[in-house]
Amino acid sequence: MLDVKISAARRVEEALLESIAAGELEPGAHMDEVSIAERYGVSRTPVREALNRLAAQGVLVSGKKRGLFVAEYSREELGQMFEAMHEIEIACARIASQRLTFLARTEIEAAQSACMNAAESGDRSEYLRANEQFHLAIYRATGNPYMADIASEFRRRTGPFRAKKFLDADDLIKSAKNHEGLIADIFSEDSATATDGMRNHMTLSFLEALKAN
Amino acid sequence: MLDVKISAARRVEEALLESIAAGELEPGAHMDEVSIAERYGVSRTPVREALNRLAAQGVLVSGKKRGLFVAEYSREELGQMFEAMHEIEIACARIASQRLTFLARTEIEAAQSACMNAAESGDRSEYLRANEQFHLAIYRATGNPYMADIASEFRRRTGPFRAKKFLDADDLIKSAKNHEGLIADIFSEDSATATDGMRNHMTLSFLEALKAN
DNA sequence: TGCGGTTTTTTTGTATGCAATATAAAAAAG
DNA sequence: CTTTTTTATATTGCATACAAAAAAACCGCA
Repeated sequence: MLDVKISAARRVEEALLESIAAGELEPGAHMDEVSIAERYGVSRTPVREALNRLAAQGVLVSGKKRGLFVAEYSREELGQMFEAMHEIEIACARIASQRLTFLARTEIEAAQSACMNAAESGDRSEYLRANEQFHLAIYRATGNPYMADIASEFRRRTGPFRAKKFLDADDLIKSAKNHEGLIADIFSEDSATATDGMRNHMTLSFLEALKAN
Repeated sequence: MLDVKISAARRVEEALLESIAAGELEPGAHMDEVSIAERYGVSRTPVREALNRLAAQGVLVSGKKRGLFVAEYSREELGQMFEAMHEIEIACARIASQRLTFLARTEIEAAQSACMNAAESGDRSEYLRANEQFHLAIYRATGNPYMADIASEFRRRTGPFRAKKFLDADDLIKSAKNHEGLIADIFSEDSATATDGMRNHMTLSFLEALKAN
């Protein structure tokens, strides 16, 4: 019942995304249709579909030469990407603070305690997942799936760069602690407070990401 | 020099997008690969590519039945989509006001005078184009292509619903006049003023779209 | 060696055919 | 007459083949 039939195209898409996020496929790498097809044991058709989808997500880009390449970002582009994420997250925080439901509140709190647990046990990859869920909970709290979608998309795209900043257990604890203030600001249900809270959080987060890249 | 070699897949994509925006393809319509292929005189392969790309843009969605369908929005979803666009445009206006370059200023002014011309001559489709350019100029003025991209994307998605509000020449003139205030607010180079200006503009725009849908 | 033009190779874009499967239609059971 | 089961049809997903275009390799010549 749980082995959902998944198309080859999707499988390839997921696998490539994973490879890119893990750094196996370096930025600027050329995505050759035939070699990918051979590697995953499928024909070029589903590979092309996967590549197109990844291109639409901005994970792949078309450079000067023909074909698609793993997107690579200059320091400036990275800054712009973070700025955009910044703006959207701030808007999400503000909207969420105005519409907070019991469900949303509970989800955010649950996600935060998962973060704390992961941080205290020093489980880096678990913390990354929990932190993701924490932010997703805030996005959902806006009650606006469109806002949530673009916020998630930027989070995915900046993921590889943000991940680098969590080096040891202390970083995790510090990050988790940081959430507390943000939660308080959003739960205050005051627009300005929520906005400032998220602005703080994101600026801090960006600063650390900058150091690591 | 202007007849850029364009792939069949892109041609089909553009054509379909146009058809949807023009309302020829109604929301909820099933996109049949073979009939589309026949209509445009190509094989199914480029059609599939076009459909995938449109699906990635949110123009097409996959419902319960198999295949892709023209996205249809409930009143609530429409509101959420406009809210998201609203937030992003406001952020763009604020950033633009802080970073205004001579080039950006000039582009915005040029776009606006094109709007006025189209409005005065009562050319509806030309006004739609010019208005598009006006907003794109503001997006570009942020200096942040990522912000500009998501703003453009929402503008595309809401396009069909906004277009309905321009019924006669008076609507065009009113809309164009409205730009003037917005421009002044952005050119003030004051964040709060620019934010409020865009908020006003978007709220008004949404109100009229609501009436027309 | 460096350069312009030509040829070869590689890679992408498109067409087509086949197999799998969801949906619709028809037939059988209740 | 309704519901279930079976059959048929339509449509998608994938593989393969071919055509076209671009990039790379090649070659003569200065």
